[in-house]
Amino acid sequence: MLTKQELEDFWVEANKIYLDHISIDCVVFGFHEGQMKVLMLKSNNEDAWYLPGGFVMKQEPIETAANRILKVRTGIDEIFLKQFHVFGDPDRSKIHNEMYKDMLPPENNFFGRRFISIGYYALVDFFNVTPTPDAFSEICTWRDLNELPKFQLDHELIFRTALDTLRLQLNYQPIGYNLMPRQFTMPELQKLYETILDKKLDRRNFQRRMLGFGILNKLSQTRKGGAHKAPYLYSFDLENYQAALKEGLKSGW
Amino acid sequence: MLTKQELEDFWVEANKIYLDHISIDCVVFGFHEGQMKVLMLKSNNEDAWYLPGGFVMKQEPIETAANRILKVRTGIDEIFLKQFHVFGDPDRSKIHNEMYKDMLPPENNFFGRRFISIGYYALVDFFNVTPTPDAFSEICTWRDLNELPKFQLDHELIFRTALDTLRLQLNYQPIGYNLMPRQFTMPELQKLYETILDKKLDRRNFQRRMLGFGILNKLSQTRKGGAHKAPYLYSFDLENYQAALKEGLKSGW
DNA sequence: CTATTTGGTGTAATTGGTACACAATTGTAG
DNA sequence: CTACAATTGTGTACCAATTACACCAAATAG
Repeated sequence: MLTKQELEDFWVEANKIYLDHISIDCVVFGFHEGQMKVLMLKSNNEDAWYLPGGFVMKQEPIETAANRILKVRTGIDEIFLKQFHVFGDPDRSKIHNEMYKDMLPPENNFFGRRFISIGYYALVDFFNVTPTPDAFSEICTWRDLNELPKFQLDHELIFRTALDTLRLQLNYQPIGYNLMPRQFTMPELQKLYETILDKKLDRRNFQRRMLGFGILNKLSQTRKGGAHKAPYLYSFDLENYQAALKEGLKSGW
Repeated sequence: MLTKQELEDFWVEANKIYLDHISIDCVVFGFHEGQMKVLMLKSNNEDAWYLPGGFVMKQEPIETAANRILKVRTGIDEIFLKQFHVFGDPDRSKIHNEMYKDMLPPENNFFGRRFISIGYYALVDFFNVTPTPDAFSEICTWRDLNELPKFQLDHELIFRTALDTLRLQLNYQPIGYNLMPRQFTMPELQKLYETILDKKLDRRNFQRRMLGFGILNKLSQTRKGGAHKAPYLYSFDLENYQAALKEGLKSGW
């Protein structure tokens, strides 16, 4: 929660440059040590966690806004971003509104208003991200999907919807280029799918299917390091990957 | 194009009740005589066609807004509506903005501003709809997908995106309850699919697949009227249909 | 050098999808 | 009332995709 002075300062700036009552919230997925992670922020002086978000500048395309917001939170550019839903319940930010209600007169209170939020989900390479808190947060960090904290506002719904969308997209979009390091093994890629889907997959069938998509290059090197046979390394065939992103993986009807 | 007086009147009202720079555009699909139709409006005194749309009231959920907008344009309530994309390019309504630019001072000009538009697509029963023009249009009518007029603004993009989304959804959602009359024959349902997909399907395989979904009731009556064997009538099993809407038709991974 | 662990690979069975043809019913034209 | 034209109802054989499943190979730890 901001002090009155902080709020006033923020508001003066915000009202000048941002569109009213429109926000963007991002669900940033990363993958590390076999765990699916989501980037979250913890409010100052409160045990309330929320998703990275921000506002749209008056003459800024919304895609650009989403990219800009994430650039500041993660340090990375050119993030894989996908719009997935708009959250437009007038009460969705009620708690927030109440909190700030009396701090400024209503017509001046950027936060006293309803916000319609455009949800984006992002897939990023865990190691490239430098989580950076914003003005309202003391912590910005990765949280494991298995041990999520309490969410502020409707951010749990936003997160859930993003995850459901991601799972659905897995059926007709290649995934992984943005979540895996440049080189990876088949078991590592399988672990990614298993983690997203929260479900075990068959090793052999997974491999066959993946190779069938034609978006992988098998490298001649292997990754040593465990007390077992060294798995081959793969990289994505970017050209085919992009094509598959456009065309989709299955034809359907 | 509105006169200055009309614009001023509209603005006074609009500014009081609607959220700024947020709009809703709807792609309403109907099906009639084996043709896919989309509901469109023609601007007063211009050969410019656009999609039914409107604005969000200050304390109104966006779903409700979309329903309200369509209720006025079609006369029907409880429409099957699905949010599919947000169009947020700052230049998307440029032509519109220019047109109205000099008619009112910028801070008062509801239409001089950028609009971020939330796209919904709707599936409706053609016969229940009473197309009704709005204040800016002289005609509101069904247009055939095969002979679409020139679109205003970015409404062609909105329409295209809706159609692509619908085609994709066909793969994992049942469809037809909102587009077909209460009772229909299998060939009629097939025609719907063929029209949406713009593609011929095999009669026997289509039937097997549809019946396999378990969302149809075969009725004992047949529909006579052609110089040929009378096809059986079917109706949707609403309970299973709703379940399929929720669960999806195919499991994927 | 042996045990343990995990990766690599192929095949058979099942399921699902596609292609395809003939008999039945209705209406119409003679 | 009969023959014909149009379209529906239905089943089967083939191919493709998915699933289930087991043995051998390589790396490390001891």
